[in-house]
Amino acid sequence: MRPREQARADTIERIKGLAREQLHSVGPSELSLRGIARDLGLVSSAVYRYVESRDQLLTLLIADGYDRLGSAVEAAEAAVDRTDFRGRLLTAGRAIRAWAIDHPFEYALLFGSPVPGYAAPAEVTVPPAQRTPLVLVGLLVDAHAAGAVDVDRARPLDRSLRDDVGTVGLDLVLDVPAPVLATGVLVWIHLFGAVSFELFGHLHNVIDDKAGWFDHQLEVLADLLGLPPARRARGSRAARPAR
Amino acid sequence: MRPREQARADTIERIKGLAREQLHSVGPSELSLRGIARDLGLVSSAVYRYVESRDQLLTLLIADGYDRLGSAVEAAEAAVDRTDFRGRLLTAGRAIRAWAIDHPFEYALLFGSPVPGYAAPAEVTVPPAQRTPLVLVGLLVDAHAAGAVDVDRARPLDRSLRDDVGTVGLDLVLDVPAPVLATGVLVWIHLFGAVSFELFGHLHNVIDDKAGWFDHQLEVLADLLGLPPARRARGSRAARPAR
DNA sequence: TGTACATCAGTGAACGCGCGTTCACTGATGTAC
DNA sequence: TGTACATCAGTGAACGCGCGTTCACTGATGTAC
Repeated sequence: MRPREQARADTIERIKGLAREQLHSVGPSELSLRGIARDLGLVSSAVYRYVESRDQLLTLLIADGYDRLGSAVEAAEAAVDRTDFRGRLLTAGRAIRAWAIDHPFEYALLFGSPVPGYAAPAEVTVPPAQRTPLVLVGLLVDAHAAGAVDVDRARPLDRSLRDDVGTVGLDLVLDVPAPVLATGVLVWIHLFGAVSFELFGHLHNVIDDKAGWFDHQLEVLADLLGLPPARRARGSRAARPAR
Repeated sequence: MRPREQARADTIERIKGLAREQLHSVGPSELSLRGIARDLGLVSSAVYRYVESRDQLLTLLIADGYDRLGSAVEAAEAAVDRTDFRGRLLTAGRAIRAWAIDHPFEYALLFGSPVPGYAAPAEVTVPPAQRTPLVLVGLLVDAHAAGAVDVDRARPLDRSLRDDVGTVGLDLVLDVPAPVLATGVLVWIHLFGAVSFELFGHLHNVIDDKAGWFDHQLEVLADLLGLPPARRARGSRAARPAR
């Protein structure tokens, strides 16, 4: 990278960082380019050298956020024994929650209320957004291939849902039965729901041991798939045994 | 109600209505009192006769929203045969989803991202916020009393969670076993998560038959509690049998 | 039943602040011969 | 190796717009005797 290119990339990173900081105190639709320019020590119009508009900056932040979440989850899950499917699910789930707690405002940007009047361009946000669910899909495929999924336990699907879920499976060239894939989608939705519920404050005065509660839910979800009890991998943190 | 009182109450209702309309195009932190005054045909300072500040208006909207959701769910659930526990759960769940779809911006205000720098005063928002979960609790209590809950199916809880959930039970003077109550909380979280997931656009290009998918999830949750198959109540819409 | 007074709704001006975006420009940094 | 030129970063002024909140005020509506 040539020096000018490098400097340019650095400045864009600084802009994104300052924007992320702004999200601590204002909502996504109130991001202030003038504020960023001020923090950067530049005149307001200068930011337009780096960013087309406020909306484009939002798009950048969203794509970035999905990527950061995705790589955190991928890294955590990759460190688990490949045949310990329950452990892989628990670890992935905990990684999502940990990232959300570390980056609550970025999490809210990705999974909270949509910004009125703004729609992220799908081409640029969809691929990074798929990284995290793909970790779950990978786990499911491996577990099913190893016979570690209780196929009979999954509730059968109506026709229209079979088709919907089947399409997802086709796109990804999977040979996981549709009902199992559907349970996987349900698991993914629950992970998202549980993290949002906690982060958005709805667990206040209901449950204090939030980490324990999250783990409990993960175990229930793993049971739902019929994944066998986690094995204790050498050198890794002990996962609590199922039941 | 004396005429002046009445006129005052009417104006407050109009203000709340206009504020709710604003939420279609701007986020909650961008509600404009000046805009409301304009729509009302008043000078900007006049709104302060009715509302202390923008934050207080937000609080009003939130409390109102929980109340409106709560009474929709209560009304729907109350119309179901009291001994049809699965039917009661399905109906309550569908009522939540239906309300959310009819009032997406209000729903986002209640269950979406928190507004940075704003915290709703608990005294005024908590009671209305509890109405919907209390419908679920009531259902659970009745089902357990009737022996319609599969207690052994509920995953046992760790000590700290037993205590957490036990406290909730104590406050409400329930005699439902903690693990069952915990499954109830999980159900409530999943309902919230599933509605948000759909409403916030994360189901796009994954599942088309959104109503069918939501019902499927409700059935899985009912299975998790071990609720017996729904019975066909005379005159009410047929619920699909479980498995 | 009529009058005096209190209450309240709404006015209009002002304070002090913010924003996104465009435009013609200066001056430094890099590139090609 | 040195010079001419192109590229790019950053400037400063301007356009046109928005906001929440306070304050002293007018005038209508209600209340008490």
